[in-house]
Amino acid sequence: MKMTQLFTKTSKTVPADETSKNAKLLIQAGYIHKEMAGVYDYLPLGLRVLENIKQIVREEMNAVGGRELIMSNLQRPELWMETTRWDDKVVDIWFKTKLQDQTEIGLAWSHEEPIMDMMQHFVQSYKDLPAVVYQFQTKLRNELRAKSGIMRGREFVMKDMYSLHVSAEDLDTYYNKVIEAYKRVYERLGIGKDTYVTFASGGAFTKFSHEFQTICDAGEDILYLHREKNIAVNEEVLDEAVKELGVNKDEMEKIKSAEVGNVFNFGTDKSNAMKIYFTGKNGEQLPIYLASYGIGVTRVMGVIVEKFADDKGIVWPEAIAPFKIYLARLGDEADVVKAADDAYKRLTDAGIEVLYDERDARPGEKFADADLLGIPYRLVLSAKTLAEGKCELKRRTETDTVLLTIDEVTKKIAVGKGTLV
RNA sequence: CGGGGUGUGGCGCAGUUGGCUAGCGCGCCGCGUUUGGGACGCGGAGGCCGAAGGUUCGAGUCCUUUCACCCCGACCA
Repeated sequence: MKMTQLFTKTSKTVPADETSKNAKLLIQAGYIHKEMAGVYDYLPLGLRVLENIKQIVREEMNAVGGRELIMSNLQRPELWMETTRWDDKVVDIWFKTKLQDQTEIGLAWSHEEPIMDMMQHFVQSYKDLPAVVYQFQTKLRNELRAKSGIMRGREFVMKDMYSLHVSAEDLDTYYNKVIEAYKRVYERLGIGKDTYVTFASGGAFTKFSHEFQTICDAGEDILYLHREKNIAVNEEVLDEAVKELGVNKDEMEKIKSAEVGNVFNFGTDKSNAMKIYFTGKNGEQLPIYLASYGIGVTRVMGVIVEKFADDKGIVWPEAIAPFKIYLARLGDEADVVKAADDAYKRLTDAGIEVLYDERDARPGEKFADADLLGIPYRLVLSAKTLAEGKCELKRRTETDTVLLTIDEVTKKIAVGKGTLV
């Protein structure tokens, strides 16, 4: 994409009404725009990052047999009444509204009940199980207080997956498969090393649920980590978990973290509460075992900004960066323009995503923007580099530059990871 | 929802004890000079000061109400 075709622009000043690093940088760089407290628009650059994250999640969910769909945002109260969760005293984050005929409806903060209800139209027999569905959906939650930029909004994108099973054993086996899939997701997103499967409060059916917690100063959770045994426990269940797991609390490290995912075993609770059953081999009516699996897509984006940004701006992991290369053209001499246009075309034709800065701006401004935007590679084409028939490549995270031909750049970037020099 | 703070062009800010056509920087428009780490000169456009009410000869400055935003707390993916 050409810079002049992008309507957003960067700002020299930091928004005054944000304190979180992620919101400051994402707004300053033009990735997002704030509508109101806890509600943000995702602009073209932000959308590209979001879609990259979603694609990684999508691939891994598909790999464990998930079927993608999309549920509605408007929901019927009756479904939630069956599990008592329509009650504002039980769930205090509902956005509720009315149809013109005064029928009350809810705006989706979760899809557990609607998913169960929808699935019963297709799952009547043990032959229909297991069944696994997932979606990327905008959840609306009437939080008392929004904070931490896009890490805790009133409107956010979440991947939620649900698996339905004939038995506890079948559910457990699949549940563990999803945990492994989640590990791959965070690994691919670039936060694998700092993300831990964590014991957390579990509800009625199991003692614990599992959260995926990423070490992050801006996070809201406290993690107790036993590095040797690779055990992580959410502070909220610390005493219980320590007893259960037989670890010594004193050997655990206390760390701030952000919850980037959660897997939860409902057992037969939902099925029984909603009176949704399947027919077993002997014709008997049996309850369905349900588990749910969430990943906060927009939150992950915020966490990644928080973790990797430096004093110059955002630093995107390559896997989710909106573009691979920031191509800066310095100067407007005819031969430089031609060479830069040509470089843009050849890189793009090679399948490399390039943000081409062909603005009539000074070098310093372009370099500053390249840093702020956090594109993994910066490629400079100027009279100086052109004199040698080359261009200058630099990683966002390094200061070393290297002169290469476009062919060499194409090879290097296409192959990926290798070192520059 | 409790406590604290802030609302002045697109962004960041200044506006003394109430006083004249409401300023500054960035950004924006025009012309010219510039071009390897956010250039410079000249000339422009753009705000009725969050909103409503009140006090006053006079309100961005004072009073009342209200809305929004931020932070801390409680709650939460």
